[in-house]
Amino acid sequence: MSHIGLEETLLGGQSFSWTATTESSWKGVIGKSVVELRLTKDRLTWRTGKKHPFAEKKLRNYLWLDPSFAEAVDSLPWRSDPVLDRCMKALPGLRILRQPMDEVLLVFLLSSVKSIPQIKEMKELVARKYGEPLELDLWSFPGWERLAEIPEAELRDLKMGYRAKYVHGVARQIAINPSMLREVVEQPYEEAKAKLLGLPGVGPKVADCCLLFGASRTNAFPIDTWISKTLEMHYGLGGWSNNQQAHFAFKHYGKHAGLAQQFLFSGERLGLHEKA
DNA sequence: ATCCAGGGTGGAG
DNA sequence: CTCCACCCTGGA
Repeated sequence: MSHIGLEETLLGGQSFSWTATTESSWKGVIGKSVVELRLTKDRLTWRTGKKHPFAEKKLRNYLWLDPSFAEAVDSLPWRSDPVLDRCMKALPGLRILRQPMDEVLLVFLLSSVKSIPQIKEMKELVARKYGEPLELDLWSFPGWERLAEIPEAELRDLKMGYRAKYVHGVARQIAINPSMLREVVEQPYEEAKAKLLGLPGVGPKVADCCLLFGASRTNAFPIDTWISKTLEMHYGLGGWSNNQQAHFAFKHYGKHAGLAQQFLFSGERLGLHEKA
């Protein structure tokens, strides 16, 4: 685990629950637990609040700290793909977090045409207003049952804009079918994705983000503007439709294409491919 | 001051 | 498949 790899994992746009507290420590909320991570000389340590403790076993799962991570990394085509290899070498230890599906769905519902700081702000406004206070300046995600009680207009005041309609609509659908998100996490990829696509404001990109970040489906390959740009600039896929690019991704990157996506996304974001 | 784009989606042509 | 409105905010 490298400093840049962990920093990108926590702050690079797959989670909006973490904040840097010092140069090498980060504080985040998982469910109702507050967790602080610290990385000193390649060694990861952590502590958790005592009111809502987060077990070590759960944290290891959240951070994908089991041998299947190394296997997934090795399965990527870095041997034959210099673009991917450059990203992987620059971001050692970058990984996919195993986050709670309900929170992931909210933040990516809010993500359309928004930057990372803006998404984080909207999420924090929701938590602050409707969530449970955990620490000074930290609140939990309120849950979809709570969000279902809130009028759309009230959500609009939280800087959501037209996304308020999506949040309200999704909350109502989940209220009608409370087991839906659990099913999405458990079902095979195709069925789960179809179920997510039935929700208002959830298109292919958001659905794949939910499956990748909230259900450990590392084959899910969300295609956003950054990835599309990478595929155009460095793989010669200019003019390809999103479907064509998705097909390429699955064939080229394999069953953990979503992990490749995260390396490429961060690489593009950090400008790794700018010519020196 | 205006203009524009920021991890898209839904609806129409 | 392509085009564009959708809300709002911050930076050029």
